[in-house]
Amino acid sequence: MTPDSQEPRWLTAEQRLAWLDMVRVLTRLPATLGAQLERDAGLTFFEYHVLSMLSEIPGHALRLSRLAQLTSSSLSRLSNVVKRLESRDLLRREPDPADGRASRAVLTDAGMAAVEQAAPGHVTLVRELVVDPLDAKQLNQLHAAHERILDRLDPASSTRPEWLET
Amino acid sequence: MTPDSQEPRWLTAEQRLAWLDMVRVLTRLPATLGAQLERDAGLTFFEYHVLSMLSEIPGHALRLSRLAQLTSSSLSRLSNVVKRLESRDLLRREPDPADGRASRAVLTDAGMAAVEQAAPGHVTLVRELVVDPLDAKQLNQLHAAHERILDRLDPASSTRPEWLET
DNA sequence: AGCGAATGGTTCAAGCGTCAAGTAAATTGG
DNA sequence: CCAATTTACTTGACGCTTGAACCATTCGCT
Repeated sequence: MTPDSQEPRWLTAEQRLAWLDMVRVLTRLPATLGAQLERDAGLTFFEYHVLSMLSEIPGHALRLSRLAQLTSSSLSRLSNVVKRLESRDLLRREPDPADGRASRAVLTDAGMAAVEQAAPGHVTLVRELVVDPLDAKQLNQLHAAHERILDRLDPASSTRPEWLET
Repeated sequence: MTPDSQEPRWLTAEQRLAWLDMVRVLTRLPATLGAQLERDAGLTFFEYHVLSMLSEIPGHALRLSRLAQLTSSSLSRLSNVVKRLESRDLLRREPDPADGRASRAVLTDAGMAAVEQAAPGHVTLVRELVVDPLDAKQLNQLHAAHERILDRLDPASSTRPEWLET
């Protein structure tokens, strides 16, 4: 029998350096943003992401399954987090009238207030770490690269909020 | 009293789209790579990263504190992982002769074998998701952007392996 | 020398994420 | 129109990460 997978194409030195730096960004950036949010607002990066999605959607309400797609999380993870956020009164769950199986997460006023309180510090840090060190062209290039990568990671683009137009 | 922080500069629509796509990459890419490694090699992304660092260093040995820097992890996290890897005989700990407080993690033959067994699948996936969808120029641009970001995240560049030359 | 501070590492409890299994409601197909 | 499947979500057990407290060793200062 012939081997069904050849020796893989290893990375060139240049590609390897690029990849290692990407790994460093991948691990340090979420940690840094998370630490700031935790410190200043008592929210996980993921919790903030959830609340922030709701705050930007018209109606401030979303089905859990859709919210899970938008935040790239498993339904199980989201279910746990929503439970915690509900116990803190930052959102509430209500049954979806259109489908008996589904629930909708609805942002409460307190939840909206939490996002509004957390957002400035968060945005400032995102600017400081990512947006401001790059000029407009570089940011576009970064965005283009991410779009390519997402084409592979998520071919159906199902995690893309449709309410955002270019 | 005057407010000590103005309303922050919010992101423009374009910047916001770029940032949201970056967040999607930040969350999905490590998850996808981790799932593949777990499935095919029984290793966490982080465990693989640790073993892989050791496998590339001359001597296959590193002090834990340095290894923690290189892998962007807390010493506590690393200590736990090293303990687990040691119990699997993928590496061993030995006291650092030069400093009574320090330990060195040393890759075992089994650890080396584990990296060599896991690497092909991992590299193939990294290529598929990141390297191959970008042309050489785009990858360079991505790398440049990451370097800028790392300048902010890690000004001292202490997480950069010195044994890698450009 | 010698004392205080800093460094290197470990441990434990608490919290969070994941996976597998479970329930309930809707859809499909015969 | 009923059974099988699929979809939406929840739960529980287990594993990993974090943060604080802890010990031991070494460094910095005088």
